[in-house]
Amino acid sequence: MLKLHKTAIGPKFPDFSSAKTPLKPHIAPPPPPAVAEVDVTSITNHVLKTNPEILTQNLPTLVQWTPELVHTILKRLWNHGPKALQFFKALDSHLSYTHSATAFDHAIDIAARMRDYKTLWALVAQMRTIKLGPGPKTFAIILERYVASGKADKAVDLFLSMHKHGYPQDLTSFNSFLDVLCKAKQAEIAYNLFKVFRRKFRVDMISYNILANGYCIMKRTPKALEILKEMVERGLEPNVMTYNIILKGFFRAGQTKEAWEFFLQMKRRKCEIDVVTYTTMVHGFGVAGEVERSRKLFDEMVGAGVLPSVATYNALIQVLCKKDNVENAILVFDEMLRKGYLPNVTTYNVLIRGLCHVGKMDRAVEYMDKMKEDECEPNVQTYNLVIRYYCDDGEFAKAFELFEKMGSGHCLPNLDTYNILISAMFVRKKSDDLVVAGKLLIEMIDRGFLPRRFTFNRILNGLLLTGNQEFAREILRLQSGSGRLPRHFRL
DNA sequence: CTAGGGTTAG
Repeated sequence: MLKLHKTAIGPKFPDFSSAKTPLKPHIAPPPPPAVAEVDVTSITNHVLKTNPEILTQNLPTLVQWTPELVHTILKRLWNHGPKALQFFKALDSHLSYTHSATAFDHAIDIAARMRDYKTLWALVAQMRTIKLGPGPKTFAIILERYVASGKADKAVDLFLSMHKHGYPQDLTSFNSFLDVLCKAKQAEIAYNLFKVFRRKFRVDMISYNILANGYCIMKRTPKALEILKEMVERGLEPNVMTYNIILKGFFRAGQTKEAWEFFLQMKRRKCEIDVVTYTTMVHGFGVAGEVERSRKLFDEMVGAGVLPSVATYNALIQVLCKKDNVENAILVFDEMLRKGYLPNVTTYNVLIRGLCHVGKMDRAVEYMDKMKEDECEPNVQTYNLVIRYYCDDGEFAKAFELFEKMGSGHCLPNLDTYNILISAMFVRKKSDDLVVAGKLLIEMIDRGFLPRRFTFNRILNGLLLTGNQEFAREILRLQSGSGRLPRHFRL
């Protein structure tokens, strides 16, 4: 496999071992998936269609449970939170198998995502009882979920009280928390925290990079540069990542001119320029509409001794899809295969989106089938985007065909899937469609997704206007009578 | 689960 890659790329650039470029074993295909693969799907389906009480009885003896298997199943049930937790609880009574700390973390993550904080803390307590944790990972998950659901202040409180749970805060956990805040566009909160604790945790370059990135995410490159200035003044040297963060920041803020200047300066100052730098450039200029410049940079990097990665190809393919021509994108896709790269889900999604966008739905679906014979399966994003385009085209039957496929397979629909389909049910202004929308609404709640009030009202109004008073009342009961909402939606 | 590059709509 290594050899194949070398000959494909040429011996001039032997340093690809560090690149995160998976090689495509064109000649020797990978071994087929293990038998366990089959089991996972059938177990998942069993869990999905069995009542909780019965599940508790028959699940423990169904197969030989291992932490890995449980982990896989929980991942599959990620978009069906209540079922995932039922599954988790059903194994509690098992005689020989006990959940691993990872499984607990996973379950806690699922409960947190459903904002079922009661279950969340019950799981934490259970973890503590059997002395499995909670560990730093557990806290990281809870902090992230709190921040993600707009409770940054609660997260800060929790972080500051972590030591009471026996987990000393260190630089690592501090940085990771700063990152969580920054990624949730709470750079200001992160920076305030940083200012208070910079001495206590002896903040490092990584802390500064995280903050700079946080401001870049908010398109505040001047503030990011300020942060870095402060870093240098305190005697910490920036590295490639620092520069890449700023470069990306310029593009994000639409400052392509500045990005170009910055890139030139990196070259002039002989800073290290790596594959991420180039990928950022190819993508940045491409989406800004400068396709030629984007291509030039792509060609330039090879001459500069920097190998493109799959991400670099993905960037170029996306650029060609969006600003040039899908057929040119396919040429690049083929080229990447010839060179021995293994396309990933993103590669396919970008290409499939490009095809859908120009109305070539059939070819899009062809690629969707093709990815299965490759090493990647279509994911929720793949399904969602094709479903979305089918709906845009008014091909509701085809959209629902894919939706059904998801429900039965190993890729359960998520919140976006439901929203896409529900929205689509309003375009024809047909009574039947609104009933379907109502059923989707009920299903999504059942699966642990909380629809927006807007969605509720929209469906209610639709049903009332089309003479579905009976069904509307049912939905209304679901919304107002919190007693009828699943447990995890109650206060 | 300690930082940076590809997917989400015009």
